[in-house]
Amino acid sequence: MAALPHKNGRSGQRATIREIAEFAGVSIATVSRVVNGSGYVSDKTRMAVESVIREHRYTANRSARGLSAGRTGLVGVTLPRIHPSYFSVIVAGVAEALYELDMRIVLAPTLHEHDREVGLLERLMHGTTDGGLLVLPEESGSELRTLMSYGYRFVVVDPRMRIDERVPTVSAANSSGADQATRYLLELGHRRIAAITGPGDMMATEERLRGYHAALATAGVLPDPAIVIESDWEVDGGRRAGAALFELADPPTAIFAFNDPLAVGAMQSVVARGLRVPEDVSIVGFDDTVESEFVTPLLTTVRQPLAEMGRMGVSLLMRLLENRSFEALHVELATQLIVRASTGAGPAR
Amino acid sequence: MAALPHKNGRSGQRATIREIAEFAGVSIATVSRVVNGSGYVSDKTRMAVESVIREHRYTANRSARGLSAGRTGLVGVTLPRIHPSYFSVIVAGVAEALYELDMRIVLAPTLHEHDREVGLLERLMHGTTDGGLLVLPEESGSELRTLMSYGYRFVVVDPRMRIDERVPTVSAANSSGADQATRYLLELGHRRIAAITGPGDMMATEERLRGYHAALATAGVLPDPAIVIESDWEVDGGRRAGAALFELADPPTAIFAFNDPLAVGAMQSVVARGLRVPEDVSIVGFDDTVESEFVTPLLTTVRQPLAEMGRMGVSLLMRLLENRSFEALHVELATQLIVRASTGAGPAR
DNA sequence: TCACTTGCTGAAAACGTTACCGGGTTTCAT
DNA sequence: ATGAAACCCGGTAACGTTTTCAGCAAGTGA
Repeated sequence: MAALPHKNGRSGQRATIREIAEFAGVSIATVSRVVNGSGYVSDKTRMAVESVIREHRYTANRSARGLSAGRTGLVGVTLPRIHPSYFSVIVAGVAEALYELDMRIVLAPTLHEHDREVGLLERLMHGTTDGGLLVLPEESGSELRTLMSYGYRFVVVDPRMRIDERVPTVSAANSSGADQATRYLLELGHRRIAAITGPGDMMATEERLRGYHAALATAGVLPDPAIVIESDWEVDGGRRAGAALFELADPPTAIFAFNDPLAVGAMQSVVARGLRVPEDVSIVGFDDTVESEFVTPLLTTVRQPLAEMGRMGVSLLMRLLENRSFEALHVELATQLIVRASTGAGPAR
Repeated sequence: MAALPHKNGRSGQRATIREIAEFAGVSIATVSRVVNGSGYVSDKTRMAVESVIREHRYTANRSARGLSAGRTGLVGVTLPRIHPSYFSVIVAGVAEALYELDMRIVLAPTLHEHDREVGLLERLMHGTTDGGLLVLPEESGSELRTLMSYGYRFVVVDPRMRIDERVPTVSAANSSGADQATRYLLELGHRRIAAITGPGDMMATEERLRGYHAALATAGVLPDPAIVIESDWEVDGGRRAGAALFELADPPTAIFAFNDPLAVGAMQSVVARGLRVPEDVSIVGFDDTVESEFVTPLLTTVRQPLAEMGRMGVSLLMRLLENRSFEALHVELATQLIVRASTGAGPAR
């Protein structure tokens, strides 16, 4: 009778499905059906089983379930090294949404540059996760293609580059956000509005630039390439860009920075030059990360619904995991202009 | 021969230990030994097996391993809602350290206030994780006691309250960091140094206060309770505290805020009052989160080695998981004063 | 009454791995 | 030469689930 346990039975072991079945006087199959809500179970036995489950605080062992059913209840989320504050808001949204589905996040750091090819795969797949939510610093298409070829199900949140049509994505409405911001500056009376962009090959840059141009065009303002400066998303880049702008013979009266760190950098260089924000120069950022509330004056910025993006990513992924007949979805979530103190009326005409 | 697969064999299925064994012409037991580096295997067969493993990119199925060996290779990390930027640095350190051990993070959000009692337990234990790294917004001892009583192995990183001696903890050297900061202000010639603290019942407040007092005492400066204001770690609290300090008949010439948001808030209120930083008032923060680089002037602050704390937490946890004979360890990591632009010479005597 | 369906339940195979057991084969000191 | 010890490796139970399949009881239509 006494089975040979092949590992030391530590205390604190929890109830198994077999014990629950025994206590409830049913078979383990029935318990499984109750737990998963699958198949036929009479109300009477269901209630009996549920009561035993509650009493013993039983929850299914995830490893066993993963092994048997092929689904682990775990979702892999890549953790990019950069932009940590930005990132954690997305993750919070993801965690929240998954929690309600009784699933968990497994973090897969993308640390070293070149182990990714193999690494991403091994980390995310093979009995570890059911699917992935990828928040990548920059996509390299080949890894994504490999993942796809293995049939791995994943969603890219906040894509940086343009990627395969068939990959579902969630992003912010970049161009309309940029349009909003620019339009607001125009309404304040600014006509000479500079832009500090991210790297030109990135999607966010491209789309925000489109919104910026669209707003200018609508207002009948001719864009001046001299006051559109490409940078690198970092504070320091913002400082340099800001400095460069005020070297010009005809400096701008407003700056639209394509993310918050750039805006902060620009603001610092403006202040360093002895100019005042917003009296002399108005500044608008993009993202609404925590930084925007830490800066003086408080930064007017375009809020990306980051947590929402995480939640939406989860719901796309779930659709992917359930129906395998999916149409590749690309969701864009609306942005919102948050007016704070770094913007003011343009120059009197 | 053809077994009945009880689930649809999706493409992209990966090699199993049985296939590797077959290709290598050995038993699965031997493959397991090679993979885990346990037991005796001759160099010859080891190399042969390893080559097959490489060729097929085999990695053990984590669910199966978890089920069989009782260890899942997953570590639960609680995800507090607040202080996301602060937190993600710790997690990055944890992820990095775990990655090298071929382990992964499972995020367990502590979302709802009152499901914790049951929630934490169910989320972290029961075949899901081997151990936990807890970064809690505030500890409630009862949950920790329950976890301990179940024999769950965990480490608390950056403990907020004083907790059971037997729980290993990793924290920053709060009092010596506060001592450093205060001493630095004293060296600059400041004598009237205010403190804006966190809630009085928290460990960080208590310890930083001790360092602050120690430094003052060493310099022969009598502490004045009137310029020690208790607050709540938030920017807004810093603003209020700063405002209050300059209502005083004899306002301070320097402020030591017990975290960066408080420092930022204080700085904002000082500026709002028409005073200059650091010419009129010097300000020092604590934490060195990203915010300190986003503020003008750049904030002088005490750096907590957050990523290091995460890594150290992992190494304590590993010790816990291996030898079960552990002495409860309490590690304190050194802090470092980062001098930036928000501090300057004190008033001429 | 009989065949058939529907609702419900249990037995048992399978998932992929680890660790124990035991049977060999060397190596080594005496 | 010989017994003991170390080394090597295969067979297999066990981990806790899910899912298929078969079976039974009760209801249904002819």
